[in-house]
Amino acid sequence: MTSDTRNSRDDVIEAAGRLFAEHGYEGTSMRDLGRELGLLGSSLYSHVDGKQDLLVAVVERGAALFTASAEAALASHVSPAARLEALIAGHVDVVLDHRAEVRTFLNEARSLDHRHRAAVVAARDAYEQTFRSVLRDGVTCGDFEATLDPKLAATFVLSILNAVERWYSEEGPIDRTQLVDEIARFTRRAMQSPTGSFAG
Amino acid sequence: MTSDTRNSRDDVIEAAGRLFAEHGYEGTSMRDLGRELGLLGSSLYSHVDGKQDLLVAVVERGAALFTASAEAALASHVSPAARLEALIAGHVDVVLDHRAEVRTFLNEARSLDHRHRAAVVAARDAYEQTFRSVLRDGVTCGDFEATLDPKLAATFVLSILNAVERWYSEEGPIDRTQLVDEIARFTRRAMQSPTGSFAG
DNA sequence: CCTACCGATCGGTAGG
DNA sequence: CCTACCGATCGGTAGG
Repeated sequence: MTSDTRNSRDDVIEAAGRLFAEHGYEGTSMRDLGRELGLLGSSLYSHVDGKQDLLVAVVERGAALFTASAEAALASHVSPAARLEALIAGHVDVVLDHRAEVRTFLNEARSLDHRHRAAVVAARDAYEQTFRSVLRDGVTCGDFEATLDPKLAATFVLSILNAVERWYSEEGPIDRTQLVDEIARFTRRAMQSPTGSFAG
Repeated sequence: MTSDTRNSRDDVIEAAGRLFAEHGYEGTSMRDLGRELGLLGSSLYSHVDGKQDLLVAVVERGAALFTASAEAALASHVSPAARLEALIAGHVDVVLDHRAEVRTFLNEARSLDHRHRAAVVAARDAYEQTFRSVLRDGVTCGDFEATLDPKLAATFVLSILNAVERWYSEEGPIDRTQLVDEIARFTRRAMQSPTGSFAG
């Protein structure tokens, strides 16, 4: 059995993610976090250097999850259309399996110091570049329509994906597979070339 | 000439919107807001009842802007496809002309007390219902494909629209008209029926 | 709109 | 991980 009286640094980071996601970084005090873990606020400083340190740790987890998801999607698929669907499915999985870290990553980066905020922006840019590349390749090979702007289209797809965290409920009317299919279908229709629509 | 030594309640609310949008409600102190207006934090209480009162005022402005935009869009257009484009153009205008209120409306509602948060949720729901109705009418009249789920499609369109605030810059490569056209085009392609694509 | 102030809470430290 | 505490800042008030 695992101990229920001692907290690891990981426990602290995970709880911090939950509170940051729900109340925001500024809306969460070290005493709030201590209470969540059954200890005093001052006791947290044996696990972490400070509050900012916690935000950095949570946000880095979020960034790593998206990066790993994108790499896996590219590794398992070759055609741009298939890669895009894998990117979509991977993104939805990351969002729904790690909601707290994702919410913090997406919404609380402004509370980071300049250096770490720059790192988050860089991670987000790299992830977006993956989407753009896939869309660009799709235009080249004919999966997507020739006039598609890969940059703008990537922004639109990511807008839909990042918003999932805001409205989707696993108890809701559609399950995760349906959600992925609906997003994939919507974006595919928006981007695919007329010929491609008969090839699927 | 307008006075530059006295602030109205409107000035206070507007400045609050800017700071809430940039640093969040919890990340903004009454002293921060006073400094922004050239007075002390304690002096704000002659204009407003308290900090929460300010958030309510800012968020209500955001809600009213979207409501008015939707009404105008429906009043000036009859066909579902035209109404959707008007809704998109109106939404983009609201976001870009009132960025602070919109950001606060979209991102800071969690800091409202239960009653006012419920009012925000209701306003958002009503606004979303407008989109759903238009999409439903579009399916009925043949503007949009028959298998379209108006509920999900409305969520996707609004995801793209609400994200604009996060990435678009008026100094960027595309101007506002192009932005509206690109969003309208992307969503139209995703939703329109094959016959409708030749009727446009 | 300022002066002067309140109690509460903040992030964090020293020492065990 | 707790006790005991620090200076700073918080939202807000009384009185002018």
